[in-house]
Amino acid sequence: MKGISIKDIAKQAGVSPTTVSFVLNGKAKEKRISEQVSKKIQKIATRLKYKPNQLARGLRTGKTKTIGLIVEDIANNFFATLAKVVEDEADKHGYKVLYGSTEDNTEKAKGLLEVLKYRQVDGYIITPTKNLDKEIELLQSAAKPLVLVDRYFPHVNSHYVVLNNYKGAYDATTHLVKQGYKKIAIVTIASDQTQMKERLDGFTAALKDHKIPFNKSFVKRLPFDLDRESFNNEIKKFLTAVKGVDAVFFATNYLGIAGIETIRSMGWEIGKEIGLVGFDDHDLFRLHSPSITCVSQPIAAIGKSIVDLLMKELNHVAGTPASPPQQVILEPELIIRGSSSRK
Amino acid sequence: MKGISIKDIAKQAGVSPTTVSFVLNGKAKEKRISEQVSKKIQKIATRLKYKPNQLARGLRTGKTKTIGLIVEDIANNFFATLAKVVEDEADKHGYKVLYGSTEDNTEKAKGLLEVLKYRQVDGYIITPTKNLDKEIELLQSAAKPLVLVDRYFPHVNSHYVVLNNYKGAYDATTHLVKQGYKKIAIVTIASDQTQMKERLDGFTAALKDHKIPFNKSFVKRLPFDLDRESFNNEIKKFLTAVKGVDAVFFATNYLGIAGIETIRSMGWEIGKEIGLVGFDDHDLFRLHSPSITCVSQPIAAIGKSIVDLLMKELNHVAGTPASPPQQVILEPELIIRGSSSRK
DNA sequence: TAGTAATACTAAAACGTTTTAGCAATACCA
DNA sequence: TGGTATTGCTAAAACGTTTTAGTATTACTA
Repeated sequence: MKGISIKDIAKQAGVSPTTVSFVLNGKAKEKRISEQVSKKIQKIATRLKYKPNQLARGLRTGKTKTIGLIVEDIANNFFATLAKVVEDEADKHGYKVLYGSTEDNTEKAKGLLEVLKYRQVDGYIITPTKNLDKEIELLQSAAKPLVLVDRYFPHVNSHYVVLNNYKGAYDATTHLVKQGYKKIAIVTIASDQTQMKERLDGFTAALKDHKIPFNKSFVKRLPFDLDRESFNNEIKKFLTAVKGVDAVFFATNYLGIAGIETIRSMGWEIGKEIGLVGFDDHDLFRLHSPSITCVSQPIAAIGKSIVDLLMKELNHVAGTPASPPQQVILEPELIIRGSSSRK
Repeated sequence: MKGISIKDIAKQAGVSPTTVSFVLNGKAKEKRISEQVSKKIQKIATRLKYKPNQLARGLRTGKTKTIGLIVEDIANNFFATLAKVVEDEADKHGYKVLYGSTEDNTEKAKGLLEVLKYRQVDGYIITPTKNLDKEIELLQSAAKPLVLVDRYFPHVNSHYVVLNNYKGAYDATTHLVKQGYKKIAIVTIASDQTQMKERLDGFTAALKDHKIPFNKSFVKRLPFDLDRESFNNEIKKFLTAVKGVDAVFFATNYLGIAGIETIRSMGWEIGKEIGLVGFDDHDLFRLHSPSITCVSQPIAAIGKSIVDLLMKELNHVAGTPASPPQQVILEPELIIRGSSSRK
C-alpha cells in the first residue's frame, strides 16, 4: 500500500506536480497560482489525506525535522524526564526525536553521533562523554545546530544548558555544616567532566568557607560503570574506612540511592548517625524514611531552554550573522528534608 | 559541508556509481565485480569514511532502519527502562528508535502513528490507547510490522508481548489473603484496556477463590490523567470511605507511589494497619520503610521479546508465507516485602 | 570460425519531493 | 500596433541511493 504522492494530486487536479508543491507549501501567492487552482488542490489534498514523504523532502531540502537526543542513560529518571520534556517541546515545532544512550562511553557516543549524522538529523542535544570535544567541534564547523546538556567543554564555545552544579553542591554542603555535621564526606563519580568537577569543587569550597578542615580521605570517586552491588560494596568500604564521618553528600541520583541502601545495611541511622544529601529529586527521596534532602534540578526549564536554543539555531537563515553560542546556567533548588537533620 | 557520496567514490575509482553500490552492498560476487575493482572501491570507501545517506537509501528501498516506539509516558520508570532495552536490542540489528508518548490519549496516539507513518518507520512498537484498534488494523492491512506491548486488543489478531496481568494481580491478592488481611481494596485506573481489566479480574478472582466476600465499594477506579495531588486526594477519600479496609492493592506503579504518600499522610502504618502491594518494581518500593511488596515485570525479557518479534517481521521476505501473529505472555514475579506483613 | 556463454561492468530509471528557469498567454502602455 | 509587464503555470533538474536491463569484451564449444 503506497502512500499517495504529489503526483496523484497533480493528476486529479489536472496540473503539474510543481503547482501542487507550491500550493501545499504555502507559496501559492508568491508563485502566482490562481485562487481557483489553489483551492482545488487544497481540497484534493485533504480529501486524499496527503502527507508529504519526509524522506523525499529531506533528501531534497536536507532537513529531516528530526533531532538527535544523546543522553547518558535513557532509563535514568533524570534523563527520562528530560526526554519527555524534549519530546513535548520539540513536538511544538514539528520535530521528532531519535534517542540514544552513551552509558558514559566515548566510543558509544561517537557511534551515536555517526549514526545520527548519516541519518541527517537537523540538530543535536548531547550529554557529552569525556573526550567528545573533537567531535563536537567537528559538528560545529559543519554548522550543525547543537546544544550540550548537563555538562560542557570549557574550551569549546558551544551552546549549553547546565545546572549550576557548583552552587548545588555548595549549598548542600553548607546546609550540612549548618546542621551541625562536622566530618562530611562526598561520594562522587571519577570523572573530570564539568558537572562532576563542579560538584566536587562546590563541596570543597563550602568546607573551606566554613572552616571545616578538608581531608582527601573524605572524598570517594567511583567509576561510572559499576553495577548496583559494586556501588554498594564500594560505598560500604569507604564509609567504614573514614573514621568519624558524620555526613555524606552523594553527587548523583544513583549514588544517592545506592548510598541509602548501603547505609541502612550498615545499620546506621540516616540523619542521626549520618547526615545525607542526594542529587536530583526522586520519588524515593521524597518518600523515604527519613526523607532525603537533595539538590533538585529544574528539569522542565532545562528541557525547554535546550529546545528553545536549538530551534533558534534551526531557524537561523544561512548567510545572516550567527548569534553567538549561549550558555544557560540554571539554578538548583536545595530541598531540605529529614536526612540532614539530627532530630 | 556535504557528506561524500557514492559518486565521489565512483569518480576516484574510475568506475560507475552502480559498481560502487554493488560492492558496498556486498553484491560484488553476485554481480561479478572483479576482486581488483572490489578491493579498490572498498579501500577508497573506508579512506573517505563513506556512510550511505539513509534518506536516499530509504527513499529508494522504502526501508529506513528506524522503528517507532509509542509508549504511554517515556518519563515513567517502566517505559523508560523498556525504552533502554528496546534501544539496545534494536541497535544490535542496526535500527534506531523514534519515540513518542501518548499520555493514554487516543488523539495523541493517532497523531504519533500518522507522523511515524509518513516518516516511513519500518516497524512499530505500540502501547495502544483505547480505541486505537482501527488504526492498528489499518497498519496491519498495510503489512506494517508491529508489536503491541503492555496491552492488546482481544479482537485483533496481532503480535503482542504482555505481562500475565491476571496472575500478577491474583498472586498479589492471594498473598494478602494468606497474610491474614480480610478487607482488601484495589485502587486502579478507570480503563477497559486489557492490562487493567486483567488486573481487576485477577483481584476479584483471588478474593472469590479464597472466599472473601467481594464488595464493589472496595474497588476504586481513577481517571488516568490526574496530577499527583489529585491522585492523593482521591485515594484518601476512598480509603477513609471504605470502612474496615485492612489492605490495598495499587494496580500501577504511580498509583502505588501516590498510595504510599497518601497512606502515610493519613497516619496509617503500612503493613500493620494496612497491607499494601504495588505494581512494577521501583527503587522506592525496595527502599521504603517498610519495603513495599510488588508485582514485578520482567522488563528486559519483555523488551527482548518485542524486538525479536519485530525483527522477525522485518526480515520476512514478501511473498513467502507469513508466520501467524504471536502472543507472548510473560510471567510476573511477586516480590514479597514488608508492606504486606503485620509483623 | 561461427555461435554461445560467461565475465565485468554501466546507463538510466526510479523513489517523492523542491526549486530554478522559463514559456505562453493576456494586459497594459504610448 | 508594437513592445513591455504581468499572470499563471510547467519542464526538468536535483537530492543520493538501488536496481533493472542492458552492452561490450573475452572465453569456450563444436
